[in-house]
Amino acid sequence: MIDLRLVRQNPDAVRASQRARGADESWVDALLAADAERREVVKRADDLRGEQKTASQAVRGASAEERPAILERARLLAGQVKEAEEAQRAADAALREAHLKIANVVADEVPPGGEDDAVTIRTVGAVPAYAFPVRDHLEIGELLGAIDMERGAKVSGARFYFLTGPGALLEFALAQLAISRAVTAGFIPVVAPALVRPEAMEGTGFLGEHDEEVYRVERDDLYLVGTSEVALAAMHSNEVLDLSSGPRRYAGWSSCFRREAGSYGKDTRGIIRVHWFDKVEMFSFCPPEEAAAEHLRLLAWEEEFLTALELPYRVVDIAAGDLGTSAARKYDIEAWFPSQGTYRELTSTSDCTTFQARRLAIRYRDADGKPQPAATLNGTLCAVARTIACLLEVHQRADGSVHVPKALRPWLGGVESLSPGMNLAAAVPPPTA
RNA sequence: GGAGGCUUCGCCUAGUCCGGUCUAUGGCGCCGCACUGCUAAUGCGGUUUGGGUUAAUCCCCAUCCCGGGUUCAAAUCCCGGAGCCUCCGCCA
Repeated sequence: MIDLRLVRQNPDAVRASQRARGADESWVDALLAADAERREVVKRADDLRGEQKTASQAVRGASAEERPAILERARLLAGQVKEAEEAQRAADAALREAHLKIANVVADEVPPGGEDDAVTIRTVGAVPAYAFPVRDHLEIGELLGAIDMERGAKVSGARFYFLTGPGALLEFALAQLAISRAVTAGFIPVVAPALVRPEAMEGTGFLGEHDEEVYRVERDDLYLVGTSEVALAAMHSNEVLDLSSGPRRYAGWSSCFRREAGSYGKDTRGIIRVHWFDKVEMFSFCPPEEAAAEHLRLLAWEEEFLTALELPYRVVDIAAGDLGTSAARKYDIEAWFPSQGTYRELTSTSDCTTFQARRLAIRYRDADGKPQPAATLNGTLCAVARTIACLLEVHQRADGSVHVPKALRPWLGGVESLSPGMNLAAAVPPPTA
């Protein structure tokens, strides 16, 4: 949730943000009204509680004669307090509801517009030319025996898949590469739970307008995460972090689950858009004033990873209307998909400023030693399924084999390419380094 | 799934049986001051987190895992929930 003090002191900034997102700016005034109402009600309840407290203290020392009158007054006050507290509860709930409705305040530099108004910041790597008709990733995956969609559908339904043989080895190789690069950069590797409580889901902002996207396990009141961001953010909920020696950074591995409601007909072929995939996610806690710089660092790590995979890409600055609830700013990296002749999203990094931390009560001590909400940031290091799809396409050859980027070879037994009918035993890391 | 125990202001802890200056005890840690060649030790003082109010201080309210309830009054009694531990059962 956003900072209430900002809403009080500069409501116009919040209204402007709502406008930029294409959201209702009258919600800001509703929030202000709820805030004013709550403060009034709280004051009344506080005063009454104070009076009642004094009255009940008096009961103790009262003589037998005084006692009935004092008790009578205390009883009367107790009734009033009860009413006042009920009013306070209602006002608190109303404020919270109004507060939760408002998405994070958009950063000033964010481009205006919606989904189609992302601004390309830079394009890196040459788009490859092929002297043969290109295949899409599924054709290549099937030739290699790497992807089995039909059986995925048989077992689990549409948008599920099996990774088999070289496909499965690729998944592990990418995971190893991503984690080892992250650890080298100072991230703490984490294997995170994929099922979380409602508080974690709500705290990260995924239960608002996006709850259609989320799988819910009703029987146990748990949710399947769509990204390990959820577990990583909630990991330090209700804690005061020590950030004096710099940002706290995690590289989390988990499976991710998405209902993909409303995406019927989009990307129905292959493993670009699926209900389940595995992902290495970067997550960072830092003081708010460092967040923008940290955001650029996450972006840089993402770019370095794609460069290591020898994938051409472009970086886009997402427009205000296309930002997630928690994000103040977001960069996507889109990599080249030859079969589609276009760039498609491969990673995404968001600066959530203090929005998530406020909901989850994640704080740090500022220079004065006061606990303050921390900033949280997240960024994809490697969304495995989609990365495999991109790799297969970009690095395909006429004979159906696929070039293995140098960075990935140590995790694939040193092989330089994957080819149909290959000896899998040659493509696992050797027992000694 | 069954039985029992536990959860107190950073950490440890007293208090809970039997409700009332608990406005929560003590230790450790931390901060300040004093003393002292330096450090250490010692002494004194301070040290939960929110909300309200304020120019700021003061002050007020809440806070003993969370949510309800009983009562004039709840850390303490009752109900529900969460987490941790032990044992049994089951299980990769």
